[in-house]
Amino acid sequence: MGNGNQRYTIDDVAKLAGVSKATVGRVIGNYGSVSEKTRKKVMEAVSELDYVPNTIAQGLRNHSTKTIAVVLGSIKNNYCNALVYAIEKEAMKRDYNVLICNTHENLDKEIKHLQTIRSRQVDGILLISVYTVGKVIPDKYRYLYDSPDIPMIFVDRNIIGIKKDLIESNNEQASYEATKYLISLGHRNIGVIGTVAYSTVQERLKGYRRALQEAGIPVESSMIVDAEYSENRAGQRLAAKLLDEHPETTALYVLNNTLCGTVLLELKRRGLKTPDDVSLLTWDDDEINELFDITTVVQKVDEIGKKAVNRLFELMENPQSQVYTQKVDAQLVIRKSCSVPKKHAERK
Amino acid sequence: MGNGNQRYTIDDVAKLAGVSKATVGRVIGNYGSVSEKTRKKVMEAVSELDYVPNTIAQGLRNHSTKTIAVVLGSIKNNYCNALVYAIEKEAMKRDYNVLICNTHENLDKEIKHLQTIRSRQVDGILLISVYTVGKVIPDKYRYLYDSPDIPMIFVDRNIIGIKKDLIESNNEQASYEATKYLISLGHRNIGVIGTVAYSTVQERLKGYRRALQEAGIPVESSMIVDAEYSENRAGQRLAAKLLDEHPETTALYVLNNTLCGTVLLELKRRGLKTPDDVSLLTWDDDEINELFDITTVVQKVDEIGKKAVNRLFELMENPQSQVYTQKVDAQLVIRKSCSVPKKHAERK
DNA sequence: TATTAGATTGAGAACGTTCTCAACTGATGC
DNA sequence: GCATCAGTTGAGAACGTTCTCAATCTAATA
Repeated sequence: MGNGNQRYTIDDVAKLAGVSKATVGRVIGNYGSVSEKTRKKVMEAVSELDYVPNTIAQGLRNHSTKTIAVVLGSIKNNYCNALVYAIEKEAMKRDYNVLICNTHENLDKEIKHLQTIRSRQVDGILLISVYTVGKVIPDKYRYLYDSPDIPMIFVDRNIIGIKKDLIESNNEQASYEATKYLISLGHRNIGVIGTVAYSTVQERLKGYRRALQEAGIPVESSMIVDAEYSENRAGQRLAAKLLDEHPETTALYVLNNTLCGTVLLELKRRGLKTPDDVSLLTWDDDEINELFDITTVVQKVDEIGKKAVNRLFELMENPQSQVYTQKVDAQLVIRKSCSVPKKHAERK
Repeated sequence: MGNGNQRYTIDDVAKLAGVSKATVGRVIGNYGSVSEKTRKKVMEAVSELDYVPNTIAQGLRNHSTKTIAVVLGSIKNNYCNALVYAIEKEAMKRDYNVLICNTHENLDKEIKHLQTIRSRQVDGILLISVYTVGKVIPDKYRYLYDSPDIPMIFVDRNIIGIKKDLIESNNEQASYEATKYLISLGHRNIGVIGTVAYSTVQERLKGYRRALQEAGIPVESSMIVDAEYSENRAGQRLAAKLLDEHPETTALYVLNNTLCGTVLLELKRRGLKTPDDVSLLTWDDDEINELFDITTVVQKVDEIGKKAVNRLFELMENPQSQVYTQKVDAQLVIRKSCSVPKKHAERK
């Protein structure tokens, strides 16, 4: 009686059932034709031994490991882990497992990971790349990004110059609408805080500019302040900078969720309340946002994850498939951190 | 010139170098003896083709997949993703990759995952089990938990009745100290909110009781309220219950971080401020805790992750190794959410 | 009864690696 | 000149699966 303690092989099953391993293969693989009597014998042997095929051996033979890899900055990031959650859920439906690779937003680590997971023969890769706008991939490693032998899809972040499928939020449009919302409340001096190097943030900035221009408000570049990814409490420093250098600021528009927490800290330090003293609008939902009633552009992370996995499987089936970008609508969730600007209201 | 587009095999390298694959194996595996001349030829062929061994084939041959699996409730949980972060970092140092399995705190999914990762021949398993105190593992699946063929370690949560290594915080002691701290401030009516079914929470409750008893304060069982894992906003409901049924409550002690956010929400709803109206002490650090200046028992997640991986590798090398439990100190980080109770202060 | 189509079955190759074993090479000592 | 030895090398088995191909069996037909 098998209790899982030993790992049995297909040969053990064959011997116990008194057939060849080819026949066992037919029964468990459910192909070819097997007589009812034999099938039953085999099934009994299988459950007797608790036999489960060795996925590694299958992988070698089938050139498929039933594994997808997710390469991302850090699983500690809320957006990322929500994405991985959705991805893993979707992958499991197809009996796939998910390998996690943190790059710590570091180019070398991203490359290292991409190399390892290649040699591991993963069936597909979902990449939230650290390659930011302006950075160039060394020729030596370019194959990691553009070779077609392993299906790969970019999620959330694009790499300019590499033609791959991309799944992302409709950053430009959602940002345009968020900005328009602020403008509609009466804000004309909207300070922007974000990590500009990310392709997503660039898109969000485009939307911001479009909304301002449409409203006839000049875009003041010194009101857009840039954060480095690695900087600790960047949000705090930048909010301070913005509020010091531009006391006319009536609204803060934060383009990365990671920055928002310490922006709040700075507001608290200055005794500024939202929305009375300053309006606040940020990207990506979070428990904090709910608790603080912060108006937020919420990305549909579940949908992005689901779409990414679906597309990856399409690509695995048909690698020649035409490259394209899918945009998922992000939604402005209005809470209570934005209102008519005080100065504006007074002026009236 | 290899550009990674094709996957070359050891035979390709052998052919190019004009030697046998055995010799190539000797060179890249760095064993046996090879003449300098041959070694050079092989090295050249390797880099010419950008040859990287197929990990799957190695896995089949070596009975080692260079993979560990982490089975946990949900990667969206802050404690869990911080743990996975630490685990992955540590695993990478040893050229191991990490498979993520979310159980959604669901028994069936945990079993399903354990089965799959077994057939995948992972080299080791780190399990944050959903098996809570009182639940019994069906005999049929017991082998998934106690069979010695794959090294497995429990992290954070113990399963009573299964003898496995366990890495956890010193829950009882840290909780004892946290409670003592509240008592030292003058609190005698400390309401406790937690998901009692978890082994960790049970330990924390023990520490709480010990501190009360030591101070001669009777333990009022109706001041300990229990949350179900799956309940939405359980923290809010339970805080409300506690404050309604026990208006004498001067401090809330929250044993699970997941509950704390909505506890805050309820305090906000009632217009209660910490620490003036009520003191608040919680487990597990979080950006919220920092922002709200909440006094917190902080677990050393990095250390737990590191210890877990180290121990797992020990076990992989020596499966007979004696089972034992490692406790990692959790630390009380005092911020500003606890003070002398108002009523108490007034009474004086 | 002989023939044949179709159903059923097993032997064995292949996937890409590691590593044992045996064989070969030169050089040294007698 | 021959035996010995260390250093070097290659053939091929093994890991556990899938699946092709050919062989065997069954039953139905002429």
